[in-house]
Amino acid sequence: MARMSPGDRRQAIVDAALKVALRKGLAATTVRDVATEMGTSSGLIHHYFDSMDEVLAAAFEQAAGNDLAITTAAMAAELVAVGKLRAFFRTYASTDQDWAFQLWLDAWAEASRRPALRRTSQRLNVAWQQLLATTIHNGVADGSLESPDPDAAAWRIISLLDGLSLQVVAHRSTLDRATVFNWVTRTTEVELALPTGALTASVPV
Amino acid sequence: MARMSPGDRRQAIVDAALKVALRKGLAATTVRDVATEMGTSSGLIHHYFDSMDEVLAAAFEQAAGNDLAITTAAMAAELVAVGKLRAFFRTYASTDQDWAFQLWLDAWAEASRRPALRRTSQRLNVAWQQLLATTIHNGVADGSLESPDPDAAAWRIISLLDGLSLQVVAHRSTLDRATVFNWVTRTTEVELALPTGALTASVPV
DNA sequence: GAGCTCATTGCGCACTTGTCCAACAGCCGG
DNA sequence: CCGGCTGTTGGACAAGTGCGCAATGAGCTC
Repeated sequence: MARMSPGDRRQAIVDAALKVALRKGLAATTVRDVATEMGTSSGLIHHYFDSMDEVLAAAFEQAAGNDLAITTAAMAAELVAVGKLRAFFRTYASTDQDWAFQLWLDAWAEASRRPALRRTSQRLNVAWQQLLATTIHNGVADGSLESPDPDAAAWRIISLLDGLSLQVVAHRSTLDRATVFNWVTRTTEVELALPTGALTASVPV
Repeated sequence: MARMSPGDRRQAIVDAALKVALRKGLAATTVRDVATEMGTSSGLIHHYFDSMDEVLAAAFEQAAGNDLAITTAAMAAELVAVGKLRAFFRTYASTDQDWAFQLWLDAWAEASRRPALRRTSQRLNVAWQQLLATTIHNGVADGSLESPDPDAAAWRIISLLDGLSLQVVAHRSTLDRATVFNWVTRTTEVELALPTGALTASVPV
């Protein structure tokens, strides 16, 4: 394979790893898979990463971090708290497809066995929660919504979303995505003392 | 190893598999691990199970089914709906230790790659939800609690519990168990129109 | 006590895993 | 034009994986 600058090559490895991970799952992604995906040798991966654990952590960070950036941008474009929340659910619904959520599922399960992956997963999870927490906090400050504990409210909303998504992804048939988002937006409205339907404009088709 | 009746041996394999799975995680449990745990040969496992997938599914069923039975019994001992709910949270708090929940995490993630495990996991998940759903339904019928859709309410409570537990188990430090149960019981009270504190007697120490 | 069934063995097979490393090749400074 | 740096190769490596199967022998039936 053609020679590449260290930065580019490192990025190419992460891209390839993510591509494979989205197809086979994080846990099932191997060094050789990544090498084959890029059309290079397997030894090259270890020239840039100390262990496979770190490759997977970087790939996961790429995917989850990207989604987080998109959602953050969409929320920043909105002026008021309710608008930001609506943007949150809208982007979450569009970007977080089933196969993307499977990545999170793998990351959570593998976290106990892969230190680098655990650190990354935890960091990104907290980032998602804080995105919601600050929005709620600001909304409370300007009086547009009510919450005795914005931090706790954010954890509850995120966790409900995760728990319900889990049902959709792990067992294909139990619930469906539309139901999940209906329930989560409605629960959020109750949690933050918003009028019924305040967030439902964002429910996906 | 001493000869054993087919039924006993099968059970012994499941027991051993579960023992290993609780120590290493479901996904990391191998045929040889199970054989070594029992002090027998690896070939024996394949004499009783067609594939490792089925061994893991049986082991998971053993653990999750047992917890389910305990909770079901505890709830049956209570007469009114609120009492049953209190029993639900009480047993969930005591039986579902961190290492047990890691089993669920593994099962959900592995479900996409192991058919037998997926079927088992789905079945048990629905069983847990129904346990709660029927209780809520009965509570609505006798007027002790309110819910426009008991089935949906059960899914929300279970999912919130799963989503929050996930944070405790996957990332050791983000939240703690006591917080999780406080939040879930409080959310349940709101969901079912119960007075504040109706369920808090069951919050673990 | 003979015969036979079948639980159990122990190893082999084919394959995969992450990691390592000697050798190679292309580019850059001299 | 040449020497060395370094990105890259490709295979070796040991340790694993699930699974299959011929051989064994304990315990049952007759």
